Amino acid sequence: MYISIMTKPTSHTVKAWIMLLKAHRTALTSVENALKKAKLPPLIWYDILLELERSGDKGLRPFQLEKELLLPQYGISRILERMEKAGYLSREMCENDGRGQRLVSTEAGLKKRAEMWTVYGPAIEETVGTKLSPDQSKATAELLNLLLK
Amino acid sequence: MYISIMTKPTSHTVKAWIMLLKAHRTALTSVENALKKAKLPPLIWYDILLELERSGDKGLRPFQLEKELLLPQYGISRILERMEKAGYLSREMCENDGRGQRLVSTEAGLKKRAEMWTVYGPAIEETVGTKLSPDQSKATAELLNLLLK
DNA sequence: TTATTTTAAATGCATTTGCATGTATATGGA
DNA sequence: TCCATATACATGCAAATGCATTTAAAATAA
Repeated sequence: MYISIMTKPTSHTVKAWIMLLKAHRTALTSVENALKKAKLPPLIWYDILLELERSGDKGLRPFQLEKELLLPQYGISRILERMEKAGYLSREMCENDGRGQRLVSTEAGLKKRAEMWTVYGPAIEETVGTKLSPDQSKATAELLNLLLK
Repeated sequence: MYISIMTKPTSHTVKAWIMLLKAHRTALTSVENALKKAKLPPLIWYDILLELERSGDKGLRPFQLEKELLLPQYGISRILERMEKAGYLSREMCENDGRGQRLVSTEAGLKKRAEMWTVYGPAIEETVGTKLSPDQSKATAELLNLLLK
């Protein structure tokens, strides 16, 4: 085990951190509210449906979703349970791994994702697109991407 | 009632949005984990203790915290309940408003906030400070601030 | 003044989350 | 081969959250 040397953050660092929290809370609340108002499922269902849609017939494993969406294992497990109950995905047998399952979007899942986008897309435009110019959006995405490294 | 015209977001807008979600989830998890590992209270307690500390003896009203921290009313109410039980704040009578209360940090609250900072500060440095230069942090803070307007 | 509406805060109940653990299969040695 | 360990996923239970509503005290209107 090694001891990492962690120093105090500078004021710019702290400001960036605080703005990350505030901007996220503000924007997320706004977008989630738009979905609720439209009686649509929560945001995370969209992300999952999109991932499944992209992976096509071969499906996706829960642990892959977990890594892609950065959610805890039990969180994914519970969400999938609800989504299956809602009829938006099916769990297929996994040939080369008896522990696992292949998640595939159903027809209803494809439809619901598309429907969600008609609200979600404009909500993103409303909360981000009208606040940042294209250049600013690009710069923001690039800067935030550095935080993932 | 008016109908707002909401168009589809551009790809840069969507990327900025997605990175906001990912960067936030990654950074927050990292910081919250640091606090948990140190057996310290959750982040939001820090924010509240800091606000109370800044407001001094005259205290702060719950609804002020609500606005400042962008949390729902019942969320604040429940958190305050736990923090009072933990001995970190006291509720004082509010002279000119019988419905309200003035929240004041206790000695234990002041101490705990300081203790949390010894973990929280370095965690911010670790998750943000080592990833962004001062200029980049400044730019990030300014861009994210635009999302609050 | 009294009645009405708005604001501050709490709370009952259902849903969701977090944590720890359980179950089952797979993998990598001895 | 057999055993130990690691990985994939589920789940029981406690805690936290979301939603709707309630209570009480302003503020405003009549």
